[in-house]
Amino acid sequence: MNYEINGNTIKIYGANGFCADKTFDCGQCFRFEKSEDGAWEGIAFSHLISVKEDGDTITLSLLDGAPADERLISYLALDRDYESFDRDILSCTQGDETMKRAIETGKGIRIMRQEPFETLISFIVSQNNNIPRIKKIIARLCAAFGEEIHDRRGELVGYSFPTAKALLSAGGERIRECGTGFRDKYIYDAARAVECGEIDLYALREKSTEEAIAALMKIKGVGPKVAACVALFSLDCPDAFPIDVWVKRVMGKYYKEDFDYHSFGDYAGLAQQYLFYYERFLGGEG
DNA sequence: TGCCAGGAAGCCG
DNA sequence: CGGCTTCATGGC
Repeated sequence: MNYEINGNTIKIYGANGFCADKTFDCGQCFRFEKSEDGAWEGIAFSHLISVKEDGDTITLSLLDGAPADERLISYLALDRDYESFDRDILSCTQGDETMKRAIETGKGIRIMRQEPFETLISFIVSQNNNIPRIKKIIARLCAAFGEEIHDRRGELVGYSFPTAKALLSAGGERIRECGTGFRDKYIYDAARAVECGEIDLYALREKSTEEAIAALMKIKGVGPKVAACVALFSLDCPDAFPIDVWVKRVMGKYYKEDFDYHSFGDYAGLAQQYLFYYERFLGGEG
């Protein structure tokens, strides 16, 4: 992989099979949509970002005109060697035909390195909810409490994800008006814990997976599944293994009752994502 | 209509 | 600890 930066654009050559469709559509992020010209557009780091795939070349552009930097490469995990991760999973699961098929099907998925606070709030919203509605609620939270983002012509193109401070000063009542239902108090408590320094999300990137998950679960409304999602999708914990209804389904279908996900190895979270994609989008028939 | 959605808290035995 | 109920909301 190498790259070149030119103003608000960064081109990455030799991205080793990165697949934008799978990466943005596999349920790990809720703010990217495919535009008419085939590029994926979404907001991260308070910038409107476009991700265009052209063979083995990936073009990342900041459509709001901000200068591009390496942070975007890290955001999409384009600097990681996924072939070696896949080999590691396969060596841990020798002869596992289901995992082989899941990897083959999900090839090109990258576990993103999203912003921890956005990931935390997003997966609190996700509990007992479905993906289309999760996206709607998050979009409303951003429009209500985020900052406006404009393209180079000055047109409003979206909103940044709200800060903890913004959610805190909004209050539970106005959070609820975004359609969060009973999760309003959880979102508020998470914002409070972050804003008052009770939890330092970025510091958790330096901790072990177990420590990070334990710290996250101190927040009201954050259980094992949400904590594992935050750890996996934003805190550099590739062994975090979120267990949701889809994974339960695929595990119940292909694995024994007493199966321990730790046997998937150091990249169990990537294995989980392959299984999720395999079951959810292809019903395990791919 | 009832059921489910990338769950977790509260309560009960 | 393990199991059950409840929690808003919308789409089907």
